[in-house]
Amino acid sequence: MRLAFMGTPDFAVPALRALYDAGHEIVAVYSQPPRRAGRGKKLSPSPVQQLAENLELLVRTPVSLKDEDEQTAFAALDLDAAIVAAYGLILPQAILDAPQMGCLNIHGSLLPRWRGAAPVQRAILAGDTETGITIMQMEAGLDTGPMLLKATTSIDHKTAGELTEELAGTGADLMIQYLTAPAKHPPEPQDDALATYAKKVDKQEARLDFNGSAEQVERQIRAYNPNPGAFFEYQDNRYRILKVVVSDTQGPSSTILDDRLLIGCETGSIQPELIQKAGKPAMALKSFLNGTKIPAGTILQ
RNA sequence: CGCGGGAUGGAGCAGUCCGGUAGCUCGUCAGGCUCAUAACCUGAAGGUCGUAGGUUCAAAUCCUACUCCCGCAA
Repeated sequence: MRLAFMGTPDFAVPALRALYDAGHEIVAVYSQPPRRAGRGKKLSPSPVQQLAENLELLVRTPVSLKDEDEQTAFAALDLDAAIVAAYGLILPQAILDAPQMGCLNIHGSLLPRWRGAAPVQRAILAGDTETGITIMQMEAGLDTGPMLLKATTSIDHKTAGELTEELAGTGADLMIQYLTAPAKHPPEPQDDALATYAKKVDKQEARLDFNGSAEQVERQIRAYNPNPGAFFEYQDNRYRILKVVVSDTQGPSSTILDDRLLIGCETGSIQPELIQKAGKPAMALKSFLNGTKIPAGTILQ
């Protein structure tokens, strides 16, 4: 099919690659413009743009699609469909209507649950046992369009990073599957009554709050791994906890309970397994303890 | 030129300000103890101190340039 691809972060990369490998004609790739990012604030293109350039595809990085010239240019592509995955721009009606089959979205949740920007993180935080991918027909509302195809996966103890990577692959597969035989997957409207909204992750949320159950804290750590990274502060240093195991040991909350960094929660406690001090690479607890001592009895902010 | 931290035996760190014998917590290996062990005791091996220059009688330490890693910020 004659397609445009619209996506920005790593989540969208497998889909673009799959479409390309499946032999679809990708006449344009839309991605968010390069941003100043990382140390030194260097201008760096998005992961999707990088892949698109490697594949020598036409890349467009408009700041907005509300511009009429952009819409005209998009319509001129004469598309069968536009495939959208975590693009990050609102698609005006004129864009949605331009391709013959409209715009198809790969969304990282089982709609109508977790519409919005951070479905994977919200599903983990909420303690959902499973999540998945929904392929949907886009309409003006945010992730409200009719569903075409779904796949479910268990969350287990996966981190947001791991789950996102897995779902990205699943999403790519599902989209290929759909495009192979669209007629086999009739649209099914979402039940708005069941909808929940997955609001964007705020960096401040990632500050660890030990005034909850150990399970809640553990979810927080998984949801914010790898970004932005759940952390606590101790003596002006920031410590990011990337992985923990939950323990039944009970003790005062926000307090270090032993010399192995066991941290008391309101109920239960957590034992870090992978931890990172600001300026240092992430390391296993054992290595961390060889170099950094945080004595038992310390109360964490 | 956005701000900042860092590079020292296999791992994690101290030592650098104030130049003068390479140190700590582990790991590894050997031996001992033990019914036994990731425990304990004794001993040993293992280091171009990121790279390249410079200063000096003498540089991990001071000066200059460079490489790589990371936190913040975006």
